[in-house]
Amino acid sequence: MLYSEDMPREAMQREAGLGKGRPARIGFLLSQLGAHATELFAAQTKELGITPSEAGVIRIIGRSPGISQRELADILGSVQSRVVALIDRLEGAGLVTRTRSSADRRVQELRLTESGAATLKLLRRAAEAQEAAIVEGLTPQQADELFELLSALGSLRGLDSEIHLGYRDSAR
Amino acid sequence: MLYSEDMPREAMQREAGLGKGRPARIGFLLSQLGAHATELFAAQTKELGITPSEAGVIRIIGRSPGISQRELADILGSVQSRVVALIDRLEGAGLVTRTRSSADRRVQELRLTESGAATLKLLRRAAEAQEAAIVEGLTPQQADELFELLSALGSLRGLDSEIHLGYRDSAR
DNA sequence: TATTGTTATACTCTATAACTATA
DNA sequence: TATAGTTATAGAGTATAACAATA
Repeated sequence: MLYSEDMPREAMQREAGLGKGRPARIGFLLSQLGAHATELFAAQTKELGITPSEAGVIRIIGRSPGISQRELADILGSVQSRVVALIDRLEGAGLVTRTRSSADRRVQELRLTESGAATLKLLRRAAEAQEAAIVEGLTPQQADELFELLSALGSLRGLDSEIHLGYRDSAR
Repeated sequence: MLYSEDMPREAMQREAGLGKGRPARIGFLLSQLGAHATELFAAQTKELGITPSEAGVIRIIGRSPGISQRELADILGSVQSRVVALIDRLEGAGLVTRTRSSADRRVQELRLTESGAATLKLLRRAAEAQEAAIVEGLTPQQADELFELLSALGSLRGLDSEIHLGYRDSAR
């Protein structure tokens, strides 16, 4: 639940001093729709037997075969011990392999198995299906417009266009 | 992390079969921006010494003084034991009171203390400030447009315009 | 000494189930 | 019997700190 789930529209409008016909609810809508999109995607990864976090790891490894656990932790904005647990799980599920680097034997090189690569394909297909479901009901022009506005907002906020760090506990 | 944090734009575009100049990234952007909005709000509630969940509870009680814990649980889509913990915390912080109902002595009637009502005001002010921060950089026309498009999406998805259920574990 | 990875541990959030008091 | 609330407990997720192997 978030910050305006129960606030009457009139009250927000009045208190925000907007009164121009648009209530102060963009933040709320973003938060609500974002959570919804996140849940939809989570439901899809669940069918593949993985969590959204694990899906993110699979994509990163798919893009950078041989990446080390340390590098992965940096990209995720997480700690090494968390990565150990994530990879333990994915290795156990037969989706990822660990190989000691011959150049530096401290390093574990991460790669997708054949099954992991197949899962990555399914993840991409799921993302496409979700995109279609989200814009369903909007005209193509509206969808383009929405995309432009959200992109602009993202750039303004300084968010990386490729990386989504997710919902951190530290923020709560 | 979510479903396209590392997927190259070209790949998504190609695989989604869009190819009309717009990559299939609205779902990702919504999720990313939603998480960002959520984090910003969480940082603000933290300064008030409460979590976003507790902020939601304060708003609901402020809107419905005398509400029971059972009713609150229903609104939150949560269970009674969770509400017990939430109210324990807010009561301990002096923001909420429990009073046994004289009509049905099983029921605890929840109300904001003076301090709780003050916190609610601060929460509303924080929401206004965040709204301003979010649309900062957009023209008023763009902000209006964005609001309309997000509202349309919300109606389409059948989301309640007043209630945001948040990020459930069940979805992960 | 510094770094990669691992293990042990603890804390937060939230759910389930058993229980108490009241209806 | 049914319901409101409470307590006990457990699981998931993630963080910190100590440690081992390697550089």
